[in-house]
Amino acid sequence: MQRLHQFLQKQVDISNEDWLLFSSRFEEKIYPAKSFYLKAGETENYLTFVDRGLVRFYVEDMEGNETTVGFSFEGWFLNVFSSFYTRKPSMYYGEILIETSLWRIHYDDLQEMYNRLKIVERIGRLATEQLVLLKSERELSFLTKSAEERYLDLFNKAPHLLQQVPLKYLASYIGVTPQALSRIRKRIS
Amino acid sequence: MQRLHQFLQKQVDISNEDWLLFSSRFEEKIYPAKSFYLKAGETENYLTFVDRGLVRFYVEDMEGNETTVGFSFEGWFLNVFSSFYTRKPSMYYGEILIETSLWRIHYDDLQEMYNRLKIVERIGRLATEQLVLLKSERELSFLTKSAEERYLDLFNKAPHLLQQVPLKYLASYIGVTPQALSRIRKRIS
DNA sequence: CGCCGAGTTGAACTGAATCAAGAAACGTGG
DNA sequence: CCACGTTTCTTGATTCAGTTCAACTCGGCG
Repeated sequence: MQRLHQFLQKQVDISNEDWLLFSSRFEEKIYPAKSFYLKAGETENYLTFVDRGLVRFYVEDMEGNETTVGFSFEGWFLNVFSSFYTRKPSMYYGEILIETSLWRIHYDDLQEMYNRLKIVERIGRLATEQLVLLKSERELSFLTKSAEERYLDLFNKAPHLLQQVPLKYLASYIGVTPQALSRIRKRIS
Repeated sequence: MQRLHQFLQKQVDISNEDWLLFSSRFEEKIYPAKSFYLKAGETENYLTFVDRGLVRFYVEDMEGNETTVGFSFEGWFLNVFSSFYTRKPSMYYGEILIETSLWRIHYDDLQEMYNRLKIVERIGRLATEQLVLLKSERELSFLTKSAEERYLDLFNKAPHLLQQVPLKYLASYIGVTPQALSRIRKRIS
């Protein structure tokens, strides 16, 4: 919870009063490894801050092939936003890879906070802007970079993932098959 | 200007008073075809609403190859957000393809509006959320779809682009060479 | 009329997908 | 703590989508 406070304080100045109200609407939730944060077809009802742990998001096609779309980051909000914003069922699965401790606020509570506290609205805008930057970077990487470059970028930006996440998930996040990534790794080393 | 009002009104209810203040900070700007909205190295200082026209955004690599990253849409804000949010020079070029009429607000004015009008902060948040949805969709299309499918998607979502935009720009937006797209088109028809 | 950029088509090449099999690592129950 | 079965990773052979290089056509414009 303190980590969330720090995260927000880095972007905006929240008064004690506002923080007390806002933080009172969050609840802690701990998921064991291999459980599901969310499954496709369910609607995302929470905005969630990752205190500790790791979540993988993926979609499944008709043949049952999984494509990893993203991972959670400690000290950040996590991203089933399409369902959260639209209030429609999620296409994404959120799978807990290691025991994960989250703080979450319900959609309805968040809307109420948006209405009551100007600062929360601002936090929402700023956090969403950050997200656009991340997505734009990823868009550009698909258009201008090779699979090998995307792997090396990941290696630099999130080296811990390479330890904790099976190669096949990294592969589909990068946009190639596990076999192809295995060969890329061989080539590099 | 009325179009902007309608666009915003669709998402939130703005009082007349707020609209008068907010809209007073916008100015109209008309660019002729083949001019530049923005060049790489310049910093984006405006949030811009497209009333009429078409803008292409692209990056250039060291060898001078262009990659088209996106297009503007009439009745929407346009997207050199990475520079606008971070206040750093843009990597993107914004090239005017046909005569384009824009309404724009300066960064400083927008920040002032964010501070003075709660409703503007909300508009900012909601518009940014929409942007995340668009980017997420595109991310997914790169991970799970073929070049041919991305072309067909574009065909369905923005058929006017196929008329107005040279094939080579569409090709790089989709992520292939002009030759490859030419063959895809042949295959389809 | 001639030029130039855009689009098409062809041929050779390449990175990655697919199919398949074997090796290594992992987890679970005894 | 070991043994077994399952999952993950690697490696090889083949196929395929898309790239690259190159030549040619077409349409617009000076």
